[in-house]
Amino acid sequence: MKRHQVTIVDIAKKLNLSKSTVSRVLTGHPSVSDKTRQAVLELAEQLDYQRNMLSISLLNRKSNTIGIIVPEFISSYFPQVIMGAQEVAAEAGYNTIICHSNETYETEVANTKLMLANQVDGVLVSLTKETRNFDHLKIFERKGIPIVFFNRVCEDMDVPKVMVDDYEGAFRAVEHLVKRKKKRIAHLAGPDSLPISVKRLKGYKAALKKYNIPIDEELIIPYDLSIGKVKIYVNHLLRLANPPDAIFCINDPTAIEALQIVKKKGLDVPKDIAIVGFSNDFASDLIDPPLTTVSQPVREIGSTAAQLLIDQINRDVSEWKSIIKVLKTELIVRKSS
Amino acid sequence: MKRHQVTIVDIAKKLNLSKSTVSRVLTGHPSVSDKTRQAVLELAEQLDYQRNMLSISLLNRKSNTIGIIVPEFISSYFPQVIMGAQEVAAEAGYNTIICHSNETYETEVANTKLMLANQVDGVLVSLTKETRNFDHLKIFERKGIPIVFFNRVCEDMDVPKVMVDDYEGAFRAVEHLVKRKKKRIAHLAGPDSLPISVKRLKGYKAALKKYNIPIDEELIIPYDLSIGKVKIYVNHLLRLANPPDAIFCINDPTAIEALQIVKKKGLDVPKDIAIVGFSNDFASDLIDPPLTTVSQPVREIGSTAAQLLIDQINRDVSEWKSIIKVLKTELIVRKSS
DNA sequence: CTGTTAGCGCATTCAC
DNA sequence: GTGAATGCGCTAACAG
Repeated sequence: MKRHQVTIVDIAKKLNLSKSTVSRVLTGHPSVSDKTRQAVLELAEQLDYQRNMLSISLLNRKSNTIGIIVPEFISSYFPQVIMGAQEVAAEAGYNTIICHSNETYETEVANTKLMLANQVDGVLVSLTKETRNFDHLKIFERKGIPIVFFNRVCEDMDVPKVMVDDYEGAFRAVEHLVKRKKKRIAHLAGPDSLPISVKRLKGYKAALKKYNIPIDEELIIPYDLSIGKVKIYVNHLLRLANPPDAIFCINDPTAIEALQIVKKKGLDVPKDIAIVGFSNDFASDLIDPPLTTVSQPVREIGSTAAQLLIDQINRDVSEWKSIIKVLKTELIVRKSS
Repeated sequence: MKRHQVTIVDIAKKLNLSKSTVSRVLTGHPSVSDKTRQAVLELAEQLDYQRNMLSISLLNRKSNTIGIIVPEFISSYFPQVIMGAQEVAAEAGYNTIICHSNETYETEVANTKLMLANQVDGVLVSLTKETRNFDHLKIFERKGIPIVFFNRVCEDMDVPKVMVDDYEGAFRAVEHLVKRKKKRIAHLAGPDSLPISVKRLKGYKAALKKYNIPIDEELIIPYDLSIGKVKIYVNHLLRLANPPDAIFCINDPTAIEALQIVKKKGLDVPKDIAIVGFSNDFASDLIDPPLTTVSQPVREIGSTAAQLLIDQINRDVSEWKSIIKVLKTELIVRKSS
């Protein structure tokens, strides 16, 4: 249904003014007499007049809207990042369009098109675990629309990125396990496609190396982050001839699932087997025992990403920078280790 | 920075065609020769042409965008509802703008203006706990923009609503506690401003009445849902001369906090004190002991709300209906009771 | 089958 | 201080 709308013309007619005068009032232009200004503002108020941002965006070739594409919406991670980003964006006068890709490449591509069609001034992107081709994202660059990655970044593209020090976070987590006298530390790793998985794996290996613990490939299990598979891998680990006495998990949802499986087997956490996660999800402090994890400054990730994006929007294309911000993580030791 | 854009005119010029012909191809109009169609499509593909939805929206006086306003983004509740809504909306060709009001009336009003300015075709709203004045929402009706409430509905407005049977859910929860031989069942209630609080309270009282348990106003504590206050109220309850042996909490975050406080006091859950929540948050199954709670069909709430909204959008204003859908809850008994 | 014209709502020239 | 004219990108109505 097409709907009727109060426009500048309506106001102009009722007041016997020209559209341009009304427009001047509404845009805060100084050269209008107080009487007309008053009259216009009153009538606008009375008629619930709202400027049509669509037409303004069209006219300015600028929508004052940024897009955010995240892979999922299940964990508390991305909603928090989004909140941080929205705060900064709103402050700078930008609206936000949020899409989640459902961890699917196709959906990500579709979301990308949607953003483009809706004339976003810039996009914040965190990739799906499936994304290996980046053509749909390079279009933004070609069109002069800035893009900033966070968390799941694209290493192929030379644009601003916000990440945390995954290597160091993983290193500290594993080091902590070593200091707890754990000798056989397993790693439930993420898919190789994600740089965060790769970096955390490196941190894991580096920590073992530092303390002269042999790296046993049998204890390193990469998986695709799909819920449900955790059980298979944990069971596999427990059935090894020489089973692990600790598991460092790629993220908290994984760790939480692992912890519950281990408990159900009657094993003691952390005595028989310690468990450490990554990201400090809301839930990690609620389970029993509470999960040791590497916390990320989630909100700050969102806000710095948004800030980088807005800076980029305000720069001319020729002066785009590709700043990479690496934020600090913090090891939070709880009872699970 | 204003940015350049590939337009229909660009394509038309390069191909020595009129804009309208190009437009016809892009809109799938049949009356174009195969040769021109082919040529246009090829060039469009090659130039990464994307239709500018802003101009189309302006032209049609229809943005194919719906707005969703939720009070918060912390619990897993609203993200899930949003996912349900987005699914249906996307299916029907609608984009989504999501805003959270941070449980603040002022932000809600601001979000409302933003939706209006961005010409949404309809809005899905769940109110903040502060909202008592509904003028900002009634504007939508006056402008012919349909609005549908879910969860935190506005009883003043005669529009479609999606809720769950809070009364029955609460009734069953309390009845369950009675059957567990609990005699002094407290209720950590929500603010009176929210109909859901009122209904859950009624369900609570009705259940007690049915089983001839006297209603003790001392055991009913309404609070404003702010995290941190739970501690005060739980401690207060525990210090009563005749303390409760069960607490029915307005929602899961509250129940989880209550449970942790009670445990820290050295009390046994559920033997000394049973705890029941509402909504079946992700976290409720992870804590120890797992929380008994009333589950809501969260995703379905979102999808039905979106469906009602789209139906409304497709109807003429004169034929708007105010359907109220009440979805079923389900009591999920776990170890906390 | 194709081209021409008008106009969605607005801000910004340029006149006076 | 105010009005008239132009155009953002696009589609639809009207011609041929």
